[in-house]
Amino acid sequence: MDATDSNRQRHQQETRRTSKGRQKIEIKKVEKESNRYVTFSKRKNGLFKKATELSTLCGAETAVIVFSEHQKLFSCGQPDVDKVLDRYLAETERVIPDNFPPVTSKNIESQLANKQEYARSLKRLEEEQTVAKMIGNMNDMNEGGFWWDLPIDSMEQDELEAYKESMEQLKKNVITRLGLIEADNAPSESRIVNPFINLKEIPSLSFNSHQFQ
Amino acid sequence: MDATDSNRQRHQQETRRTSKGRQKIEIKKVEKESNRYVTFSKRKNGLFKKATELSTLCGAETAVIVFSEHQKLFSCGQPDVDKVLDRYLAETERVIPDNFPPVTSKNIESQLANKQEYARSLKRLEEEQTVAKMIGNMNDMNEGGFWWDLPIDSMEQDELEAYKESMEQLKKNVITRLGLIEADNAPSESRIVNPFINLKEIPSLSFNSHQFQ
DNA sequence: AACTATTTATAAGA
DNA sequence: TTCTTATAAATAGTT
Repeated sequence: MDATDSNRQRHQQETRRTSKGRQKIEIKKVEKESNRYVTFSKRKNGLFKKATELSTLCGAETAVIVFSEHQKLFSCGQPDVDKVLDRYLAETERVIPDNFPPVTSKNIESQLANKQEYARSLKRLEEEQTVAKMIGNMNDMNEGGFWWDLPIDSMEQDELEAYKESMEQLKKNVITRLGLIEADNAPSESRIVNPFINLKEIPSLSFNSHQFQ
Repeated sequence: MDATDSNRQRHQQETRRTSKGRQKIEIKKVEKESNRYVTFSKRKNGLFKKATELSTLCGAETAVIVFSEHQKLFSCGQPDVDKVLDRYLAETERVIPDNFPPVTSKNIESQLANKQEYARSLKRLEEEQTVAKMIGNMNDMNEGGFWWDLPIDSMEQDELEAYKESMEQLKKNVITRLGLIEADNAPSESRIVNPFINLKEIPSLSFNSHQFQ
């Protein structure tokens, strides 16, 4: 460090006034695009560093999410963005009311309206087995592709949208459900929807056997 | 400012060396509780300020969420925490980004490394069929409960944690796979793990037929 | 990416 | 919490 410092000082003497140094700036949009990009990058890193330090120094949990002006996503979290987000959401929007009745039934049959529906669902099982096939196959794919590559590859844009919708619904459901159980709290109206119903409306997600050939 | 400055200078001359000034600190948990609280408050404010400045200077959208060590929630967002969060969730759950390069292969076999793996995966299919059965049944359940009620109701707390872990892993996998975001605090190596393998390790999620009676 | 000169943030003390 | 002060840390402008 001493060597570095004296090197710096010598350099400073040899080439003086080499920089105007940091200048005060107004906190308003940086007009020059190239400067704005550099500022964004520097300050984003600074922000993430600060957040991490806050966590370390004070035992806090933090999540920082940044969208650049071109909508590129950056994030940083301790211990994990999604964990903190889940906590935030649980705290902010409790979907299940406090007095939500627990489901007591322990098996499917008892939850089915009647035996007829049960029979129909068993028939449907044959169609759904291709889903299981897909899952089973994907478990063996460690290179060259993953299970989610397949169904999605053949999807068009609006199919993707529907799929995305289903995935979002699935996650919301799980979070909601987990929040309910962990906190024993339940909110007004449960917007819980079975995402698989949506999935089935998407042709490319039907996993008909012709897709295996 | 001038008046303030000269006041400061006069004060400095009157009472010299009144402060040690800012001292360098290690970035590790502040041991003394009172100091930790002060540090938390100061740095939290600093963090929020930095985030706001980043938004203003660079036209970025930001959300910062902080839980204190006592779980008190603080947040700061531009234009609004929830708006940014919605975008984050939509983005990270959008399994496939708009410009994702389409994969041409249209069937599983072509993506499997070889026929042997394919055969092995077919064997595994038998285990997975119970999952399909579950799905098939659940599609017929519109009242009295939903498919996720069953596995989760019978889960103990640590099973729930494992399940949640699997869901989070699933999400991470997809995000990582797509290279959608730059995860700064990605714990060194973010390996892609098949979440279904984890699910299978959870007894309550095995969907064994005895659960059907 | 580096390099300073400066501004800004903040640790310590009151 | 809030203020002050000395100093550490971040960063604007330049190369």
